[in-house]
Amino acid sequence: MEQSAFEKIYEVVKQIPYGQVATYGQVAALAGNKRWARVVGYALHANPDPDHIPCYRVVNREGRVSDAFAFGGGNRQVELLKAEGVEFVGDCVDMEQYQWERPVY
DNA sequence: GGGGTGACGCGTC
DNA sequence: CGACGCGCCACCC
Repeated sequence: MEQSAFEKIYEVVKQIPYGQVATYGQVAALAGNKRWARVVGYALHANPDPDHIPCYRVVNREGRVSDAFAFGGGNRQVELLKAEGVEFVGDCVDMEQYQWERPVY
């Protein structure tokens, strides 16, 4: 039922396939409204179930991880993405190739 | 009930 | 090209 924005966001993040990344705006849009970009960041910050919420697959518009706190403390998430086969151009993800496309439901 | 903050996005200067 | 501010919505206290 009326799942909170957080719940919706978590679902979207959980839907991100392996070896792909999504942007906050993308997740927000899939969650319901692209303006939730901020809420997405907040939701990932809460990340109550990192075991099912690969927040590290969520990057900002630049394809770069959050400049503020990078989960784990550092480029930790970047390393995880690389481990999935995601290529990085410097510190930015090759969005053109790995940005998760909108799976039209 | 109200206020403050925030892991963003975009536009504009 | 680079930097700054504003706005949107939700959560927490």
